Amino acid sequence: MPELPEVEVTRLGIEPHIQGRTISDVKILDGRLRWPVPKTLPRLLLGQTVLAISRRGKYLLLEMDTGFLMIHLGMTGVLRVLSSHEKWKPHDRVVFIFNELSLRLHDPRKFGAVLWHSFQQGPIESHPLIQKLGVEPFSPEFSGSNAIEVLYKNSRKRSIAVKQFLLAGKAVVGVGNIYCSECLFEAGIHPAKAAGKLTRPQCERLAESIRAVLTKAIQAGGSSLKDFVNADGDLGYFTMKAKVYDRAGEPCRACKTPIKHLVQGQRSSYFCPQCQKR
DNA sequence: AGCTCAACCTGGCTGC
DNA sequence: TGCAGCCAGGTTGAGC
Repeated sequence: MPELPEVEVTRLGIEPHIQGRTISDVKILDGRLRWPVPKTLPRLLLGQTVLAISRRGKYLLLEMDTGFLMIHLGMTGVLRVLSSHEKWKPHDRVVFIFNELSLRLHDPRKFGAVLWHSFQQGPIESHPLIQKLGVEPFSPEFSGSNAIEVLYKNSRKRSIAVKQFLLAGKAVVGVGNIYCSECLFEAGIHPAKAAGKLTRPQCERLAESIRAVLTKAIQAGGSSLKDFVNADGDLGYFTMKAKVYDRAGEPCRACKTPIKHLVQGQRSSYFCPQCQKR
């Protein structure tokens, strides 16, 4: 389920139930995720308290007594808070138990990750996976003229398509495949346009679109937060009506021109050939 | 350094 | 109905 909005909604959903609670056990049901889940995790985490839950890019960061528990949901990961009496289900991979409550990572495709970064290893920002991330879309570094410069400067001399440039997350994080198409549509920019050819005004429109689309998605997901505990279905995804994503052949909601599909970097892109210019 | 692409893994859908 | 083939929200790392 996870692009940045879904990860943020997950953070908001688990925080009130998990923050301040102490781990009584950890079950690694299948540790073969993106990277092996550290076998030492159960022993390491026993008795540790969740001090805070933050997010960097699509990583959830659970600050514990002696370090950070890093959780990435990959393509199909879902984190839920459930009663510890609930039986594991197929594709449940790791369960963090807080006495009567459990935090369960369900991830059919196993592209997710559960990693440990101790304080001794340095600040979390120095972690190799975190260090290379672009700026946060809702941070001061990505507001106003800062955002324009982030997009403009990072894209100079880049021949890569703007779609792939954004998806790479080296300039700004959190724009996944679905919202990337949506953002480019909102900004009126063709996904195949070379990143290096973006003008400053286009960078400005793009920055605005990114903030707006992600904000709207978080709000849409947030509306289902009350159901977070013991929720059965997917939370807050696709409650937002896509303008272009997965709408190939259907009329553009703005101009009625049929939406086009395109594969870029092994990923699907959707755009309106009339509204979006190179 | 930047670009492309295979790979990781499983399930669901389409079409023969 | 069965099965092969293709597709899927992410990201790394190899090779050029």
